[in-house]
Formats: sequence, C-alpha cells, structure tokens
Amino acid sequence: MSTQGRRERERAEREQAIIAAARDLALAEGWDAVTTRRLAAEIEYSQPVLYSHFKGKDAIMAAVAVEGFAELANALAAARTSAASPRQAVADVAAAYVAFAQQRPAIYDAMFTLAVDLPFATQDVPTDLARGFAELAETVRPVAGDNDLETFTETFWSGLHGLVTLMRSGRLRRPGHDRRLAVLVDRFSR
Amino acid sequence: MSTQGRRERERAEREQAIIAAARDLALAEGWDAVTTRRLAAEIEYSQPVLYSHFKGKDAIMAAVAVEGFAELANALAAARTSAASPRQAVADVAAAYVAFAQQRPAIYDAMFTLAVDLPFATQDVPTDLARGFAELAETVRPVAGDNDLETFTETFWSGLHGLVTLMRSGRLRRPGHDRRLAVLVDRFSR
DNA sequence: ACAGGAACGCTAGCGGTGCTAGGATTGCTG
DNA sequence: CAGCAATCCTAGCACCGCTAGCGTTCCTGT
Repeated sequence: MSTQGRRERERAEREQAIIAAARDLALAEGWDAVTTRRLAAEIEYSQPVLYSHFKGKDAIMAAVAVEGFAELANALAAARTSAASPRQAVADVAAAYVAFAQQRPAIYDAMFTLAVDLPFATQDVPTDLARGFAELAETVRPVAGDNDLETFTETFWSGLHGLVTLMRSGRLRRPGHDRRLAVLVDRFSR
Repeated sequence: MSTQGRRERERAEREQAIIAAARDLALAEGWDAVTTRRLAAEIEYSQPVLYSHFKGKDAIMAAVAVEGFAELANALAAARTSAASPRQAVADVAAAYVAFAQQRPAIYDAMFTLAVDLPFATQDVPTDLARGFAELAETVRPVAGDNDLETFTETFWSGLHGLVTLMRSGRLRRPGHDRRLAVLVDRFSR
C-alpha cells in the first residue's frame, strides 16, 4: 500500500531533479549545453528515463519555463505591492521585469522565445502566466486612462519584452538601458 | 586573365545562390529545415562547398539577415516618405515594420532573434541596419519632444519588436493586434 | 514462502545534425 | 605538353534527440 506511495514520491522527486538539472545547466551554460545525455548524467540515470517523465526535450524546457512563470509573477507582485505610489509602481514593476530577464536569461528564453509548444491554453501554465500578466495589468491600471486595460497591458508588456530581448542579443548597447526603460515607463504613465 | 574574372564571377553567383536557397527554404519551411545537406542539394554541390564560402551555417544565416536589413530599411523608407503627415508617418512606419516581420518571419528571426554572432560592429551590416534605424529615428523625430532622439527611437523600436515577437510566438492573441499597435503608436506620438 | 507477472531502467542503436580531413579530378600556366 | 594549383567530392567524425528490446528487480496473489 505505502510502497506505491513511496515509489510515486520518488518518481516525483526524480522529475523535480530533472527540471532542476535542466534549469541549472541552462543558467550556467545556456540551453545549447542542455543535452539529454548530460541531463541523464546529471541525475545519474540513463537517457531513456527522461522520456518516461517527459515527452521530449521540449517538454523539459517547458517545465523549466513553468517554474519561471511562477517566479516572475512573484517578483512582479513584490515590486508592485511595495511601491510608494501608483506611478512609482509602474517604474518598479518594469525594473523588476527587466531584472528578472537579465538575471535568468536562459529561463526567460524558455518562457518567451523558445519552446513554442507550451501548453498555453491548458494545464497550469496559464495560472502563473496569467498571474504575472494580472500583476502587470493591476500596475498599469491607474495610468491606463480610458484605454482597454488588457490591450494597454499587452502593449506595455511588449515594450518590456522588446527592450529585454534586443538588449541581450546585442542590438542595443548596454549603456542607456536605464534611460530607455525610463522612456518606456514615461510613455505609459501619462 | 579574364578566366580569373569569370571564375570569381561564378563564385559570387554561387554564393548568392546559397543565400537565396537558404532564404527560400527558411521562408517556406522554417530555419529547422535549413540543413547544410539540403542546402548543398539545392545548389547542386556537395556540402563542403558551403564552407568555402561561409564559415558555417551561422554565417549563412547572417548573410540572409543582411539582405533582410536592406529590405526592411527600404520598406520603412517607403512608408515614411509617402505618409501624409508626420503623425501619420509614425503609424505607417510602425505598420510597415510589423508587416515586414509577419510576411518574412524566418528572415526577421535571423535578423533579430537568432544568429547572435552577426558582425554588428564591423563590415556592411551596420550600413543597412543603421539605415533602418535612421528611418525610424527620422519618423519619430517630430514627436520625440525633448527626449534624446536615439534613446527614444530605440525604445519605440523595442515596442515594435516586442509586439512582433510575442504575437508570433503565441503569447498574444492575434485579434487585438491592430489595437495594440495603435496603443503603441499613440503612446509615442504625444 | 514462493511462483508469476508487471514495472522499471539499462544497453545499444537509428537517423539526423554541423563540420572536416584526404584524395581525385579538373583546368590553368610556364 | 608537363607540372602545378585550385577545386570539389567521398567518407567519416562526434554529437544530437529519441526508441526498441532485453534483463533485472520488485511487488503481488496463492
């Protein structure tokens, strides 16, 4: 009876180990370094074990992304609720978003640039992703004026995403990043 | 004497054929379908020939991206110069930018999301890329107010880039795209 | 306690990738 | 026309994601 429970628990732990290994390896050396062989070696099992937990490498990346959505939502919530004023909240949340992307570039990639086949319309991904989006929406609500809030939020989000991706890929020079962020916040706070 | 000229010309033509094949294949089936073997078959040469023209697959993608920069700059210039008013120019150029990205997604990827090792600080890439950027800058100049023009332009560009990438990766729903673009243009035109 | 069976994880391998070493063939040159 | 240099191809390397098939181990019912 309890043996089954133990096995399930061990299975869950191993699955978590796979996700953690993928995450750590991606953060340390980038997603190119995350191969199924290295992942298998990291968790001290053979390759095929990975496929008893996940459909494929993409699914593993998606699992890492899911964790990322939760982290990002938390970071945004913290920034928003600790802000002194609604306008300051916009700046703080924007800064938190950018900081998240810069500190965990590999995870940000998994969330927003790679792994297109994420279960976007099902499962628990929308939960944390929607939470993050809701944080953004609540943040800009006071400054949205008579714009449709969802559209306004999406556009603001796009601005942040564009800044993050263009800068990290070298299309924007690192200096001036704060000023660009300030311009974006300014345009969306009036 | 002229034989050498002919050979050089043939070589240049073959190089162009490689770029064209890569471009067409990427547009038709995505970059994953662009393998060195298929590319070699397409130009009816063996694989190693590719490496006598380009350092590797990345360099081929970079060459496609370079062509893309020129196309994009032309499209933006056309939109800007044919606009009725400065404010309309912002909307038209933004629409042209988004249209370019949507009609040639693979090329846009090569330009802005993949191929990080583009010769960004050397060679002729900056020429066309800078031309495109300059078009954007000229477009938003009348509405930039007392903002630093370069910073302002980069931020606007980021907004466009974010809209394009988030929508194509499924993070934004297709309907509402025009409204989001309108919001972006509005925020940067006041 | 023990036989039967199911679940499990391994080894080995498939087809594919980007890339390269080496030799054969071609074509120019003195 | 001999010799050389450039050119291009065959074959293969190391690696990738993924899977078939087989031993082993462990749980189960009698």
